[in-house]
Amino acid sequence: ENNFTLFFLPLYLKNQTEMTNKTRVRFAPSPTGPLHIGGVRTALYNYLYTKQNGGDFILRIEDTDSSRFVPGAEEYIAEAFDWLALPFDESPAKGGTFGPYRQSERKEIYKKYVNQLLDSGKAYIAFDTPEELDAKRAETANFQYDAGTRLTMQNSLTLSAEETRKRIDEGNQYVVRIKIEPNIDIAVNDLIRGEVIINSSVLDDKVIYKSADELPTYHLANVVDDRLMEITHVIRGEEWLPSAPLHVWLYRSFGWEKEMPRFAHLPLLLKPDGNGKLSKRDGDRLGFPVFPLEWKDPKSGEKSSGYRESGYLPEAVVNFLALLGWNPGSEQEMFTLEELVRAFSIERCGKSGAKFDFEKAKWFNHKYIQETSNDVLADLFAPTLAEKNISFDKNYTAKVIGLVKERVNFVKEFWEQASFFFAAPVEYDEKTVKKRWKAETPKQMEELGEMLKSIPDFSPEAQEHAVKSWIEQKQYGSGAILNAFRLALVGEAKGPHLFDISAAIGKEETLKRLKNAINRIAL
RNA sequence: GGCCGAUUCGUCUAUCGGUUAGGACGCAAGAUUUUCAUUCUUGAAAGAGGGGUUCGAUUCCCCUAUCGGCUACCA
Repeated sequence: ENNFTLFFLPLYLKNQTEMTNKTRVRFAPSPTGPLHIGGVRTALYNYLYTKQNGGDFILRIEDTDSSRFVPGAEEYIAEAFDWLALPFDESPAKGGTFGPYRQSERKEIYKKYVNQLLDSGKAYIAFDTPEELDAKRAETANFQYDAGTRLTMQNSLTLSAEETRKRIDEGNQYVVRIKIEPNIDIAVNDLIRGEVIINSSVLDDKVIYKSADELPTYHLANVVDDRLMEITHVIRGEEWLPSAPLHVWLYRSFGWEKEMPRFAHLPLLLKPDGNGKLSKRDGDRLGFPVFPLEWKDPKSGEKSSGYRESGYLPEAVVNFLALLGWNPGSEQEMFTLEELVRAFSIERCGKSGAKFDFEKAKWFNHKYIQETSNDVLADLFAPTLAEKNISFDKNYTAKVIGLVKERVNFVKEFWEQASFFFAAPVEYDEKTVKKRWKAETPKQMEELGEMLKSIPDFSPEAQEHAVKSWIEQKQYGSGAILNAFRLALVGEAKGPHLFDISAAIGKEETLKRLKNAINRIAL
């Protein structure tokens, strides 16, 4: 194996060089529940950016808060991206050369880097308990653990080395805090917002490691992993902007400032009504999903709806999300994933939050349904049919879908638009009956049935021709006949072209429905 | 409270100092349609407020207002 390696060494080195220049981005969710649609957008922008540059798209699970872990959340995330067709190049499931990709499995790595900071005096050990800190915050307004207060607290800066050692050996819990030097302007060069400068004095000595679970906090893990995984661009939500200077400080403390990734902080997705960022509750409150997939809370059993289950096509979700905070600068609105990859640019991302417009999302789905083949739609509709214990062959379902697809926004709406293709009406809409079913109608329908029975060709065209000339010959009103016929077949005043319906359900069923209507509609 | 960010039709947005401020969703009207939809056409609809800079500001600067984010041993 060694020989093998040696033999390929030149190739290996070449790859390494390419590796350093390669764009690498990560999506780093915390497995604390279902993936929010705003998170999906962040991931999408990461994907578009890196793929445009021929780079890698990495999934890293940030599970450094053991207390907030929710079972099934990681699987949910993987399934969601599977559905959206945004594949990761490296992930916990897929692996990769920079693994492990779950932070809880990287404990030893972080310990090494925490010690590095401790040894170089860039961080220190603190023993103050959460209770003590709460008390401190209660008694002092705007209390901050920083250069101004750290010397009044219980930490390795105020305690002797022996005392510090002793406390640790006695099993006292402690944390490691980053030591922020005061009054230094820290610049974050953001690809979207330009240079944002924050004075280090407003930063506090953030906890970067907790002895209780031997895990780092987000900030440390994030910086260490981004460096170790050779991440070149950090594209994340705006909620991270305030802590970006801290991250810059951490890179600096490690001596990694040259290799520091470029930052881009995306504007947030806002509630459609009122203000505030879109949250889990909004979906159920306003009647639309905020999650890509349906989610059932393992603890409460509470269900939250998902785009997939609501009949959205993943392409429509991707297209809609891409345009929420980014625009191509042209008037094009419909984009395939490939087109998005080509057209995307961080420079054209907006700076302000975007309200989620459910109506527009519906419109996108409508457009995508029109562009999706009847066969594919029939497959998507099959579960709904199965649920209702209805079975027809796929060709028939596809044909029906072709007749009604332009009227629906969602796959699930196929049932309300086309149920009469699969089952005869069991009741007749009262208003329509009143309007369209007159005293003479039963007799006319009887005659219509007789006439239709006799025609050899039951195609829509042949029927239409036969019925129209029959109406003319009988001197009937065509509106009266056709509307009553529709009522008999459909049960109400809706649906596609009348003869398309009769032709689809067939002569036998058509005649049966006419008889039913005659017998069952009371004047 | 402190820090940071944002601010063009109801919503998503275009405009990179000079435009009748454009498009899309939604809404309204009309046309098409034997039904209900679809589709098509047309219409209403915007630069938060106040100061500057400039021959000229939606665009650049400042202030105010409003909204948002952050301010944990959560991410």
